[in-house]
Amino acid sequence: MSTPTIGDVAREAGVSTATVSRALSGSLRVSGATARRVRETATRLGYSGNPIARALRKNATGNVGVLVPSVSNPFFTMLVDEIEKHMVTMGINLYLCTSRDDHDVEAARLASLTQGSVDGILVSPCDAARSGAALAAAQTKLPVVQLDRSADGVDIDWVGLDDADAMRTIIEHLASRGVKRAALVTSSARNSSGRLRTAFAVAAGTQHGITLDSDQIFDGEFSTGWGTEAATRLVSQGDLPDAIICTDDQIAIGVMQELKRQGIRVPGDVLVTGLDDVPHATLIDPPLTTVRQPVGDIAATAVDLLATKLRGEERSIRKISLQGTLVERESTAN
Amino acid sequence: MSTPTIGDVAREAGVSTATVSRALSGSLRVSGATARRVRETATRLGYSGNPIARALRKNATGNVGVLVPSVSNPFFTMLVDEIEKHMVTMGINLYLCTSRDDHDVEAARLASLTQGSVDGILVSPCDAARSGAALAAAQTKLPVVQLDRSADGVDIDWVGLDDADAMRTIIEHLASRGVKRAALVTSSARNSSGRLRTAFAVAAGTQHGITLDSDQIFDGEFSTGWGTEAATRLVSQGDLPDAIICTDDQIAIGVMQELKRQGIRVPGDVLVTGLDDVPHATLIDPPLTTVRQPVGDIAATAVDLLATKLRGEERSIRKISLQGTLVERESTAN
DNA sequence: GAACCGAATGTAATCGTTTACATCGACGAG
DNA sequence: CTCGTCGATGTAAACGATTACATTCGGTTC
Repeated sequence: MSTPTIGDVAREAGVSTATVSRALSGSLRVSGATARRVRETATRLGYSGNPIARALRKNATGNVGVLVPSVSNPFFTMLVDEIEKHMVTMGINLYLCTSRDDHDVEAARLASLTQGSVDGILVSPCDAARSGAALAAAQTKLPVVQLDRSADGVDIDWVGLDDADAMRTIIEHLASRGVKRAALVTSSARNSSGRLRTAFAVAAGTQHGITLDSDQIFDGEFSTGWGTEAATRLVSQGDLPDAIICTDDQIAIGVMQELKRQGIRVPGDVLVTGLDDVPHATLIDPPLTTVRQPVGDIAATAVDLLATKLRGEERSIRKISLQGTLVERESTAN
Repeated sequence: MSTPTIGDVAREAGVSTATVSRALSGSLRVSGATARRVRETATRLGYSGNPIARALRKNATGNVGVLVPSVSNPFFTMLVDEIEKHMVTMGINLYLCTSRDDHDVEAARLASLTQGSVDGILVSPCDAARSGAALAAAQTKLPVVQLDRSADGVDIDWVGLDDADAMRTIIEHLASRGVKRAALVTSSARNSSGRLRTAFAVAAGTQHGITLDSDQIFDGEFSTGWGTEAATRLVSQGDLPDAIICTDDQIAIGVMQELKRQGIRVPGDVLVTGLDDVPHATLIDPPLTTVRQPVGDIAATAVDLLATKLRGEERSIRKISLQGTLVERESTAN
């Protein structure tokens, strides 16, 4: 009953379990005739092998874990979608987990994954400072690749957006629109990409003659909620800047909602930019100018990196940054 | 090296593996002293047990699979989030898969899950007509619970929105706004909930004196793309109805985008309603009146149903529909 | 004090695979 | 004719846990 075992197939085909295993894995020398017979009985009985037993014996599950801060953030949704596409073509199953942006949950998930559920892990660490320890521990047991965000002080492969280039692109675009003074709404407390984007925005700003005063930098989190709050504060300071640069689309969307509520026109009174190019960037009014993340490439590269590690090839640690593309929309129209 | 096995702990504590197993599982009679000693050495060695081996022996993995059509649709994202919360508290791991709204992919995923990766499955079948076969097959091997959508012709537990009530609520709301003629934009070709919502909308309409002519029913898919297309067709027919009822927020968002593009004002020229209450329902302009799905309850109930099945309790098949709540926003303001 | 009981622990079978090693012929070389 | 080789297959030992069954031993009971 239930699922047939390799023993059932062996008995039915009149051979030993070893022969069945060899015939089905296709690898080793089995005579053509028996191989055919075994395959035939296997399909006839509906035998497909017990992945658990196989995993125990081979010490490899054929699964990889993907651990992201959240699936409510559309950026991660897109990323996971792309990753899955690649995994499927490689016959790998994807074990998706979320850390809810909490490094304790993240550590627990990593621990559980490394205890044998998966062969390798793709992770976007939620906290640059505090994710490191758990990642390092995981790394000692399994191949790990970081994507999008990264943790400080650990030597682990990483793939993500070229934040410096992205911010420079945005700044140049704004400069070409005649922007002289800008505000920055960001999240750099815990998040590696946020921190980098903030730094690079300021740097590129000074280079292109755009002032980004320190009282015009609003530091919170990557959420629409923080966007509206920051916009409220910014407006209450009076003296609106020429542009508001947001280091993520979610923030930008929140900012634009609040500006609209207060009757401040975009792009008439102030320009707004985001980063990511999530689907709702075109839903809001006006559509948001942003830098599109090379999500497909990030996913492909990360999967590739992990795959080579899974094959056991030792290589030096790689940090790969991929270039985004500016998508000009109405929120920065002249 | 690597992960310590139960044998290592046994040797270190000077007992047999059986005693270690018993001491750690806490269940059977082991003297207090040895139990303490075993637990102590286990934590000292960092022993945590090999889930694969345990799964093989106990014939249970402690994982459940969740299979949804897509994670790009925010409704499913919310649902998965809620499910995960409940699973975590029960010490169950969640194996998330997507069918990409393709019943072949769905069947493949189901097959792979039932081959031993999980103990039970929560699934939202992508195709009412064609998902049934694969579900029935899965059902013979594992407990299965459907949520949100359901497949025709199979006897499998289901939990989801009370579609009849939801549509009635919307119709009543519109009637109270003086609506006499309405259009319906929906997706009933393959999707169970779409089909039900369409039928109930028409039924409730006639009951409350709202005309829903058959040339005012636009049948496509649950996406913003279909929303914009339907709106285009609807407008080109001339003679705008009083309200456009959409059977899902994604459609409604598409409809509203197209209306805005054509300079048709909501709610001034026509009212629009959605269904789900996804996060962007408040992002668009004007915010969308919709029926909020009881996502938390759906998740809790589905998990509970599956849990009792996992415990091996036989019960009659249940179809549980939960009531949504009307959320009035500007898209239907007077 | 023999017989018995039950609590604590050990021994070994088991879950379903894969795979190292053993076996068995057939065949070619000497 | 014998031996070595090699290809096809079988036997059995892993993998790391759980658990049925066996064992031991101190304490009752008559």
